Amino acid sequence: MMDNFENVNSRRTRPAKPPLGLDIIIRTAYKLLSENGMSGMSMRKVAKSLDTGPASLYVYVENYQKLSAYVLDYGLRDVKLVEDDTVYWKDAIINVLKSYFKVLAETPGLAELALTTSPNGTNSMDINECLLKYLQAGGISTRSAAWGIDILLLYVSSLSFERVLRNKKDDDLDDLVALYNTVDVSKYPMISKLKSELFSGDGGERFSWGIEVILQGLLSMQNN
Amino acid sequence: MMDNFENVNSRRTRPAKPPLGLDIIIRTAYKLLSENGMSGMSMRKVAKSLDTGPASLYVYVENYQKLSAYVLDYGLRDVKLVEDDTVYWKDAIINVLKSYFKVLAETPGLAELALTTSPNGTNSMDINECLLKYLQAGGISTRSAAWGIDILLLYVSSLSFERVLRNKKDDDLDDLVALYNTVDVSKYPMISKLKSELFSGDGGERFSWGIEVILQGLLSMQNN
DNA sequence: ACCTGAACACCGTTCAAGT
DNA sequence: ACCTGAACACCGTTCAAGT
Repeated sequence: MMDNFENVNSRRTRPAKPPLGLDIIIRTAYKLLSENGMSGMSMRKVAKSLDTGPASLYVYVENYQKLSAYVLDYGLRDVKLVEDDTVYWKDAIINVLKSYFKVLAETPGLAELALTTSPNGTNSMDINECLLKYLQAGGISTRSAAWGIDILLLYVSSLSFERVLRNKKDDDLDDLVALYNTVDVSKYPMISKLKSELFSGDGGERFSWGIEVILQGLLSMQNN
Repeated sequence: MMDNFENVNSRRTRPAKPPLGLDIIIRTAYKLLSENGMSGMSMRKVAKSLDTGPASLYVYVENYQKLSAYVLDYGLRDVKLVEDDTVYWKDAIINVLKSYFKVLAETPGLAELALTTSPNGTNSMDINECLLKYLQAGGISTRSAAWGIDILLLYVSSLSFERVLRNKKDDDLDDLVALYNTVDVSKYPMISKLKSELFSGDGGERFSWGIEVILQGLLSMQNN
């Protein structure tokens, strides 16, 4: 029954070629992304990985950008949502965002994708729904909640993107540190003074700090 | 004297070829970017535009990413800083960020560059120095100021990137709106309720709202 | 309808040879 | 040291021909 595609007395010489379809294309693209980062995922590589030509993909995916949006959403499937209604709203939000951060930071390329692509699928909708629920539970107004999830997710995405850069060889950041270290004290008094703070924060500390800033800011908008 | 490269009785048939150098490379790349967006700028196109082969650029620029960092900083040269010490600190910050937003939104590709590249140059340092100064003037702590400029610039960059997407044909956003409009009310009660808010905001309104949120949040961290 | 190799019009980067 | 054409190893997307 599983050997539909082989003749009766088959002795496989290579794995059965799976039939093409949107799902398998997304999963294959995600696998390439998570193994080799952003540059590991391309239409051609996905096609090759599925043992076909690049043109075949266009039956199921309009273009590379659309595929990226699907892959991003697929990558977000592991984000753990909080379902417990008795959890304090702030803790719930922090837990969801921590999981979001972890997923982005663990999968090479996913953070970069999150910064430049709008995810297309139900996983991102589940995350939005969950965050909206707890923001409203915290007494944050409709509009603040709607716009607030964007800031929260943006902030966390960029933190994890930075983290990913830091973990690579990262010539760019070295350049930036060098630039800031050779700075003219009289021309840039503030930067000189705060030099260490500008690149400080072990990630965890800065993560919590930023979420707190945004949530406090949202709360303060209640009366506007 | 200017005709060094021509024979004595020259009658130019095409403009004198400018000597190569980092500056002219950056300016040429920026020109291509601002005329044709992100995809209009490439090593090969810059080289062709300078009437040479792509290999020539590598004498002055290590790679494409470094060039991007230079171009981004160069693009920020038009951001108007506030020098007046009598301006209220919040107004100063809002004015600088408004100018930053305008510059990113007006130059195709620059907003996208800002989201994925750390600028390399003095223009971005001037902006940082200026924002740090006014944040401190507002009584915001050293650490909050240092980390706060990142959030502020990130927020404004992403807003202008969204704006740029919206102004293009933008299939992606249409898909997203479609997805949110066909949403199951019982599975996504919050999203259904806030649907209109999620895509609302004429830009200006949302801009001011976000800056206010972040500044209020930063202020509330003073006692931590 | 689905599948595909080949072609088209590009990329960034390096090599080898020039000056 | 600076410059460069050609080559290398790739891209996304479309065409034309197959089933």
